[in-house]
Amino acid sequence: MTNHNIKPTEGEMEILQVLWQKGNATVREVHEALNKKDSGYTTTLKLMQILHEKGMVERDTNQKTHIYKALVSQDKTEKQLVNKMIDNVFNGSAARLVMQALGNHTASADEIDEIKKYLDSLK
Amino acid sequence: MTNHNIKPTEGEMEILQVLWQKGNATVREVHEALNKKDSGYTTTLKLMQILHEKGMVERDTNQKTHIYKALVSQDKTEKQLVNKMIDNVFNGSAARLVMQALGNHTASADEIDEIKKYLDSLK
DNA sequence: CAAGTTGTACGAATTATTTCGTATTCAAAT
DNA sequence: ATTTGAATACGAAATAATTCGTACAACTTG
Repeated sequence: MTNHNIKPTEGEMEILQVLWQKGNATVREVHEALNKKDSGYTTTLKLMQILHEKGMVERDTNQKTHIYKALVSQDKTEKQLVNKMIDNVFNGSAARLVMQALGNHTASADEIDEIKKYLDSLK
Repeated sequence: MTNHNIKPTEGEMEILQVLWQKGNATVREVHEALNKKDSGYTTTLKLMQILHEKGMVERDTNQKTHIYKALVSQDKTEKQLVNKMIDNVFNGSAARLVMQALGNHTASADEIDEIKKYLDSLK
């Protein structure tokens, strides 16, 4: 399978999120979207260069200001991280993770309905 | 609130899992439960000492061989990690995490039923 | 009791990740 | 044309996390 060992670090994830959301973006756009007060522009730049080295993003260098775009799929990356958490934290039980996620008052009634529909569709 | 900033590292989590599962354990028991072929006994020891420094475990040092026990609650720690993932990876949507976790063939039909019951109980 | 085994302590090396400083290039504006 | 501003490149410092080496203390057993 392609895209096998994707393991973005936390900093890399933040950037990927912005790229997934925007489709493509310059370093400055990403940096401002993140508006980290605790780290500078060149830090964001460096991380994006590392993502490029690792093959997780591509960039158009035709213009002076490069334009970046995620190469790894959001879905695959999310699945990978979730699976890792299921293994590492919940001893392989997806159900335990789900319940922990929902027993949190973070899920609204609407969200719960949505999930139930989804569960029905799985059968 | 107590137990506020629990942020075990990955290595620390592995150890905590064993402690939660066993109730209490010696370093050797933990080390063997993990059976890591890539790191030695003193590594496990060191991590457990760090967990102790950080106040996440307690230990009985009456005997030569110390006996460790988790001080942080499994439930709280799991919630913390899940919430962090919901924020970092799923833009605050618990529902998105749940669906990602379930769209994986990792959940059996039984698990799905269990989750549905759980959802009903939330209403 | 001497030798070997099992344990803790803990500094230090290693590795991973993030952050920054500085050089340089390019383009726009004066 | 010169200055200024915004961009990339990239080594290296700073920080975090893991792993190990080694000293030493406490049992075990021959």
